[in-house]
Amino acid sequence: MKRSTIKDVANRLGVNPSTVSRALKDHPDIGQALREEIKRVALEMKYTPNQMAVQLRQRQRQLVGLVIPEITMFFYPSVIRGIEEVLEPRGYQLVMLPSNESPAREAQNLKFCDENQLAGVLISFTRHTLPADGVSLLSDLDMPVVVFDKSLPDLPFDSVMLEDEEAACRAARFLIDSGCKRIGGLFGSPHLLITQQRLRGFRRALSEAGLLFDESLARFAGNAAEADDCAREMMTLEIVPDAVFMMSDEIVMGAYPAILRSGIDIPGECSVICISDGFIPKCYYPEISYLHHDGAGIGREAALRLLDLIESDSSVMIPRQQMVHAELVELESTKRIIQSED
Amino acid sequence: MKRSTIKDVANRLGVNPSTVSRALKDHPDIGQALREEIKRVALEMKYTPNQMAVQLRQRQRQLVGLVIPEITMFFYPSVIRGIEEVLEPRGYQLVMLPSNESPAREAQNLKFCDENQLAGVLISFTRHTLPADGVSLLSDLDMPVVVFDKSLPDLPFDSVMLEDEEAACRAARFLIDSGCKRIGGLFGSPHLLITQQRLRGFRRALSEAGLLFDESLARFAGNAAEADDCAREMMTLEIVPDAVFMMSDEIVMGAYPAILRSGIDIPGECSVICISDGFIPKCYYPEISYLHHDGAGIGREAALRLLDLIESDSSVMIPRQQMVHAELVELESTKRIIQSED
DNA sequence: ATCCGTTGCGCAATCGTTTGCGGTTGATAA
DNA sequence: TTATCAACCGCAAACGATTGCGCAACGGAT
Repeated sequence: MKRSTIKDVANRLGVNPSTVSRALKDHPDIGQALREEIKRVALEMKYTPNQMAVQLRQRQRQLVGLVIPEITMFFYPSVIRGIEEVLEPRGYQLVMLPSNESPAREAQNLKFCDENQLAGVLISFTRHTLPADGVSLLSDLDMPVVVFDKSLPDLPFDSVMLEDEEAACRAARFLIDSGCKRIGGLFGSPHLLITQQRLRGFRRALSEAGLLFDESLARFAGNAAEADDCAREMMTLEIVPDAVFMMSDEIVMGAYPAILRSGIDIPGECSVICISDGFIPKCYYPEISYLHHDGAGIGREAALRLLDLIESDSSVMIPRQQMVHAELVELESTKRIIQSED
Repeated sequence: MKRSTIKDVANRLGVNPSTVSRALKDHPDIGQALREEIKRVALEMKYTPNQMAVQLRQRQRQLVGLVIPEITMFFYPSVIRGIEEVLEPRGYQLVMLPSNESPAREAQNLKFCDENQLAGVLISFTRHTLPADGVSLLSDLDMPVVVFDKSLPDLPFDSVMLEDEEAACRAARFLIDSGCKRIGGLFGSPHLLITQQRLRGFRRALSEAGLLFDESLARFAGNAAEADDCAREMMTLEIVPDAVFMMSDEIVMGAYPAILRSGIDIPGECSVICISDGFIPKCYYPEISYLHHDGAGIGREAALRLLDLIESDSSVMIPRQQMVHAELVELESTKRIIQSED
């Protein structure tokens, strides 16, 4: 039971394939009567155009590659939702290309996009990709690209990122403003640009407030399990911190239970704030205050920008680095100092 | 700067495109010297085959459609990891086709798979898909299909599912065996087959133990927020349950904090057990015992089966309903009764 | 009766590869 | 010297659709 092609339909009616093609597209060259007859037969024969042939002619397919370091339950699901929200109404589909944190696989994935002439690529780099490699990979690729979230320093490409430094800074400042003096920080992989920037924002807030940065209070964890260890150590120091900043959901899921388990009262003895997509902070008791790392928003913006690149003449666009704002959401894990008005 | 085609390479060397094609595939018809010369030039010109053309000739592409009701942070990320693990080494890529819980969109997605001649489809149905519709959708589709997780009753297609009823039954039995008598159950959407089966397993365990099923102790929640409400209500009953079964991660994230917040001691006053992918239960304090709903495992099995269908002559295979076993993992939220040996 | 403009459809090239088959070399065996 | 046979490579037809162009038929205007 082979699929019927445009030729089959044409033969059945004794007309030329080109006539069928035009009729199905309502081309004015085809007369009313024949046009309807053709549509009827096409439907009857369950004809649907073979997209591989269509795309070969049109030299482009409505597919967008999504190259991400890993498929985690954090962040990426929302990003994908945001992307789909934009892509679907415009008729594009998403191809998943996880790199499993391997730069080699990442290169393969980009090659796939190239060979398959995808319409464009959305990419978030692995934590091991060197800036130079990233640049050359994307330069070789002759197609629209937007980098999101996990970027590299000074990339000459379009990118959409959270205002990482600013978000971390505001988070720390919030703790400081509410009276905390000894603030711990739990960070992700130190290789990542976002880690570096969040760290920088964190330090900036401290120094602006005249607090000194205590090395023993800043820890780095590659995953939730390591975050658990870090938090546990931090909570058994001689002098425990009076506040902790956590830079991501994954860190939270490892570290927060460890803090709760230590018996320390939150927010009484220790305030907690994090940067998060917004779901996880509400799944704990006490709920955690956070700066909203809006995955869906970033996905949407990245997809919108990519469609612009695809549908305009890509050669004339100049790269734009877009920052997505992080909103502060206050929940139970932080106490606000009522500020006197004057 | 257009991509170079096989013709460009051929012209550059004054040979026929077919010769280039054969040389690059190490066809014995082409002599050593020429073969290497061609490879050298192809590399130099950065020639890579245009897959759209290749696939048009070969009439199949190495793409597998993944049709899922929604992209959530629960379950599907692990499923995707499992699928990728199997597909990637065999050269297949995954196309994401989220249906957003809409049967109409689901039908569109399957049409996409059809028109694009994907190699096969992995599908998990939306909660609103009627059994009859599901059957006709898949029957129209002339391509290998494997249904996973969110299936429909009596589908004449291959499927891979958790042994839902059995898992729920074992979970409840565990609570009963450790002395609990008044057991609450928090379930997901009542339309879903998996909800019905887990509910059935739950009830079976109770009745086998001679306990009566109390309607007021079984609640259904469509999402985490509703689960929060359900749990809160349950914990303010005149007589609170001495154990709670939660059928999924999403339910847990809504309900468990609510229970913790109520001040009830776990597992002292109330034991908790759930069915889970395994990550979430360890993110709480106390950690939650669970029956392992192995997303990656289900993804792997589904992908393996699909490849079998694709690479064998699909017409001869008879549908197979596969059940994936759920392992019990004991953590802190349940206390085990030391059983006397005799 | 001639010219012109529509209308309606077919012809054939094209997208980039693959592949069956046929044809040209040169060497070897008869 | 001639038949035989590898070894090598080119020709052209596919795959299934799209599209510029040509051309017949027909009606109306001159």
